[in-house]
Order: sequence, then C-alpha cells, then structure tokens
Amino acid sequence: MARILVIEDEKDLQKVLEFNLQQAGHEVLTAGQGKDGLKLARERDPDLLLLDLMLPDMSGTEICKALKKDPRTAGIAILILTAKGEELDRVVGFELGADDYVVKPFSVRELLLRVDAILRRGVSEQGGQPPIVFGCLRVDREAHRVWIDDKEVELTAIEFKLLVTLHDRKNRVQSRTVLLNDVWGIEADITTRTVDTHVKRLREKIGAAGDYIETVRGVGYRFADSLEGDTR
Amino acid sequence: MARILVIEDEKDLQKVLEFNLQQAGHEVLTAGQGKDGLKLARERDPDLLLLDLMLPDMSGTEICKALKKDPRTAGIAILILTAKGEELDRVVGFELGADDYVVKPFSVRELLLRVDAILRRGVSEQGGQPPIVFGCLRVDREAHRVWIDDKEVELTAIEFKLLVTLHDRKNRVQSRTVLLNDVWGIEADITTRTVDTHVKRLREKIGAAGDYIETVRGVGYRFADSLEGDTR
DNA sequence: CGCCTCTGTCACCCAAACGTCACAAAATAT
DNA sequence: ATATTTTGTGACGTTTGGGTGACAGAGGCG
Repeated sequence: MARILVIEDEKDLQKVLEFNLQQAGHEVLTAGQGKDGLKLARERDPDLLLLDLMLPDMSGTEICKALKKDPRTAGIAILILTAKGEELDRVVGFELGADDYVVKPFSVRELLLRVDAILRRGVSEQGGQPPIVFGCLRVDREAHRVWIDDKEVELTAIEFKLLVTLHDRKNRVQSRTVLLNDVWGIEADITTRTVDTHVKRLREKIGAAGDYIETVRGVGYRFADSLEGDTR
Repeated sequence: MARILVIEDEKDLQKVLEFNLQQAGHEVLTAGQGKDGLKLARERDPDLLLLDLMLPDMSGTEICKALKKDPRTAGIAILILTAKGEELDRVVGFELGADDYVVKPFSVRELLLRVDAILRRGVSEQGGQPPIVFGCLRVDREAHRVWIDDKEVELTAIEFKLLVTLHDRKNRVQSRTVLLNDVWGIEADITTRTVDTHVKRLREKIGAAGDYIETVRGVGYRFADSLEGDTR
C-alpha cells in the first residue's frame, strides 16, 4: 500500500485511475490542475505521482522540475502519462527525473503493473534521500541502523520509521493523526496512546537524541531543527 | 558509452529502449528476431545484449547458449528481459551466463540503472565483479563455488544467487519483495515462506558465515557490513 | 489556587513475524 | 523408466513487538 497522487485534468481518466488504484489497495489523492497538484505533493508527501503532461495551467515538466529541485519532494517517484510522441521525446531522457512513463492510451492493467514495479523498488529503499546526521544522531536508511554517539542502538521497524519521518519533517509539527497515517498507514483513530507510547520508547532508546523530539502540547510532535540555541 | 544490442520483437518497447539508451550516451543496435540478433552480435561485438526471451523465431535461451559457447562472443554481457508468468529461465538463464534479468514490465529507469551496473563491472572486465572474500567466506562467482574456512560447500543455484545478491548489497536491508524480484525474478506475492526457507537453508549450509546474514524484523534481511562490533 | 485537559508511563495480552519442519511438486540425473 | 536433488508451500511453535487501558503527573487557563 502506498500513497499515490494523480494529477490529471481529464475527469473520466482521473476517476478510472482513482478507482483502480484504490482497488489495488493504495491511498489516492487527486488534482485536476498543476497548481493544486504541487501543493498536494508538498503537503502530503506521496510515494508516487502519476503526472499528466498536458495540464490546463502549467506543463507537467515544470511540476517535475519543481518537485525534484526541492529536497523534501525529490524522493517522490514520478510516472508520467503522456499522449503524444513529441512530448514523449522530451521527457523520455529522464532529464526531469521521472521514473517511468506510459503512453496514452494505455491499459489500466499495464499501468498498475508499472506502478507496482516502481513501488517495489522505491518505497522501501530510496537511497536518493539525504543522509541523516544530526547532533549525536546518525541514521543509515538503507541498512536500517541507528547510532547515538557512535554507539549503535536497535530500533524496531516502527520506531525506525517514526524517527525518520519526524526527522524528514524537521521543525514541522506532526499531529498524531498525521503520524498514524504516515507511519502506521492507518486511518486516524485518535483514542489511543499508541503514538505517545512509541515516542516514549523511541526517546528512551535513543537516549540523548531523545531531546530532539519535542512535544508540542495540544498539537503533536516535532523534530528540532537546530541543536542548542532556541529560536533564532 | 558502450555498444548495446537490443533483441526484442515488440516494436514499441524496442523504440523506447533504443531512444533511452541513446539518450544515455550509448550506441544502440536493434534486432527484432533471434537470427538477426545473433548475426549482429557476431559481426558488431557489442558490450551488452538486452535479450527478450520470447522471440518469434527462436528462444532467447538458445541465443544465450550460442553466444556463450563461442569464445568470440562469450564476453558479451547479457541482460534478460522476461515477462511475468514466463517461467523458466531465472535459474536457467542464470546458469547460461546471463548477468542479470529484469521482469516486465519494468520501469525504464530501473533498466537503465541495471545497464549501468553491468557496464560498470564490464569496464574492469574479467568476469567483472569484485571477488567475494568476507571473513571465513569465499566465493568464486564464475565457478559457482563457495568455501567456508577453506572447506567447500555445495549450494544450489538459488542459494548461490541469494548469497551473492545479499553480499553485493552489503549492509542494505533487502525486503522479501525485493529479493523475490531480484533473486527469483517473480512478482511479489508474499504469502509464502519461500524466502525464509531459503535463507534458513543457506545459513545452515554456510555454517559460521550464516551469522553474516542478519534478520531485520519487520523489514527483511541484510548482509553484515563488517565483522565485529562496528561503529563508524 | 483549583480544575481540566493533555501527555508520560506502565504492564498486560494478542497478533504478526519469523524459524523450522515435513511433504509434495518439479527439475534433474541415472 | 526410476532415483535423487532441488524448490515451493502450508502448518506449527516460538518470540517479539505493538496496541490498549488505567493511572499519575504536568501544563494551561480562568
């Protein structure tokens, strides 16, 4: 299961994609315009973007560029939907950083297979992200290992994901709802102490680095953005 | 830059591959049939062959065999393109001397990455990859032989490939999905204990070196990156 | 100062994940 | 053809991790 953003102005196609992707067990976000799409991409941090190149307000290539330029969104895999051979040529070189493309008209089945192919690699192991080194904390995403002051600590899968997620959204408060959604991949069901408990365990395990995770009362949790001195 | 021969009967895919490989700076030759392909391979001596297994006139395995048998063409690296469901040949192709295979549909980016990986090895040439010597473990990739403490152990084809794959991705966790795709060459349908079982058999056979293969609960398996307690 | 809400903490129980085994199917050798 | 090896799969037992609810403590607000 992954979070997939579809940017496509043609309503029919949008519906078809949405339905089929959901059917395949994915969470689907949709946008009919480039501007909305960009905003959604930044806010919701999807795993994969299905991008129509021909949009009413801006070209898909611009979107592509914009996303790849920003480190926070550069990790999003992009699958381009393109209609014309001419467009194809420009994109195909992957100068834009797209992972794959499909030429319209395509069969839905074909598309789904490609989506799987991309997610198979992308979701679990994206080496494209910046390494995590923050104060006494060091994280190897690919190895799934964490060190505090050069001493390795063992985190469980969820603890690891929680840490990485918070760190990647440094200085932005994450509500429990958002965390449940992104780390656990479940719908918000806020009556539990699940998040708190895991934050507690995480803080405990990472010792000194536990201070980097700040509680924002009434809102959620936040990874500190700088080491000592407070707000600038 | 390298010279790459593509043997693929599906016209669309052929075009896409040709374009992208050229874009990546390679010289590309194409053939739609096995016979033409063999001829080209002999005449032009490419560095790499992208080989579809399902061809109109002859099977890809035959081509593979023919090329590997002739010392003049035995040095050509081969990357097999195989469709899902087209069984066989993961092991067969491997034993025939293919360097890698990719399951259709693949993302173009993924393919390009693999092509690069193969060519990179090819540069240093000589059966290519760095030799595997790690602790008490020693592996001869070409001879398909494995020693533990100078004592040879017999591995089956899959066990061997599993070991090599894990080792080549030292210190990077490989999920079962990825392993199924890369070692077995099948789409991920995880409801089985296939990977576990093979890891178990492998660990058993390689004795002391079994410890090098670490389980990362909730994620996958990982080959240790150094021998003892490590920091860094 | 007191109340109320939100968070930290703990211990328990269940379920998911893994290791292991045995067996059947498939491939391969004889 | 039969014998043997190799592989995939379902069942089972074990372990670990994670969700839950209760409770205490802290922080905020009037």
